[in-house]
Amino acid sequence: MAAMNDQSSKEEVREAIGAAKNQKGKKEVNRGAWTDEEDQRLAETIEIFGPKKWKTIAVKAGLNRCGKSCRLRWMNYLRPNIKRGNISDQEEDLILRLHKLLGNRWSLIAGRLPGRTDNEIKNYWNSHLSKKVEEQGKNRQEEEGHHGRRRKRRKMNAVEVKEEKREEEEEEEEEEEENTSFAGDEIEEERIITCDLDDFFDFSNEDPLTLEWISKFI
DNA sequence: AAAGAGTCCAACCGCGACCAG
DNA sequence: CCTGGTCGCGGTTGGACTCTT
Repeated sequence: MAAMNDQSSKEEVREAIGAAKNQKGKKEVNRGAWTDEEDQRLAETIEIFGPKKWKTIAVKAGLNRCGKSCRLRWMNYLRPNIKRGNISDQEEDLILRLHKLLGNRWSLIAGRLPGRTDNEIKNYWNSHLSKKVEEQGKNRQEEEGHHGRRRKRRKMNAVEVKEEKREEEEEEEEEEEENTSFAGDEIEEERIITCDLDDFFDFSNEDPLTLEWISKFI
């Protein structure tokens, strides 16, 4: 992967910086950028012990890292089927909608986006989407006066459709739960993202049905 | 070409939840 | 019930990279 090559050269630099920092540091624990060797050791150890008991893994891998650091590295970088960069429009839209629904609960949002990590989504939000949302908010305020009546009509339709959708989604919900937890199946993922999300996450109506669904979702 | 500003992202930190003893 | 250890989450930071002047 080209991205990975870029990454490794970056990491070489960071590694050096990290090493320099560690020399100064009082604690023995390694900090900063992970080296390829550390990554490899961590991955091997997790293969044996599984991704749990992070403190044990850190020790068993012979890494001078705290368990927390190992967990983070695994979750955000080494875990299989992780997608990096190139967040699609559909994914972006889903993030926006989920954020509207859930707020800054990145792990939950990430759970709906196969292959994406909470950290990546959080970063993406902070660097791209927060501004976008801000601008949209301004625009919406301006347009609010003009389109109020039109939205009201759409809202009524949404309520009718929602009742049907909800039942379907409850079934799908269970299936998705299994699929999204591993993020491996590309085809399945596409299906999840492209399902009728506009209706599914239509927040223009914040009726009791929506709230019911939210609590279920969370 | 150089400097400064802005952006991106990996990693760290602190806190709360959970669990075993 | 209490306590200490561990885990997971969200917020924040720091440094590299990119863009602009």
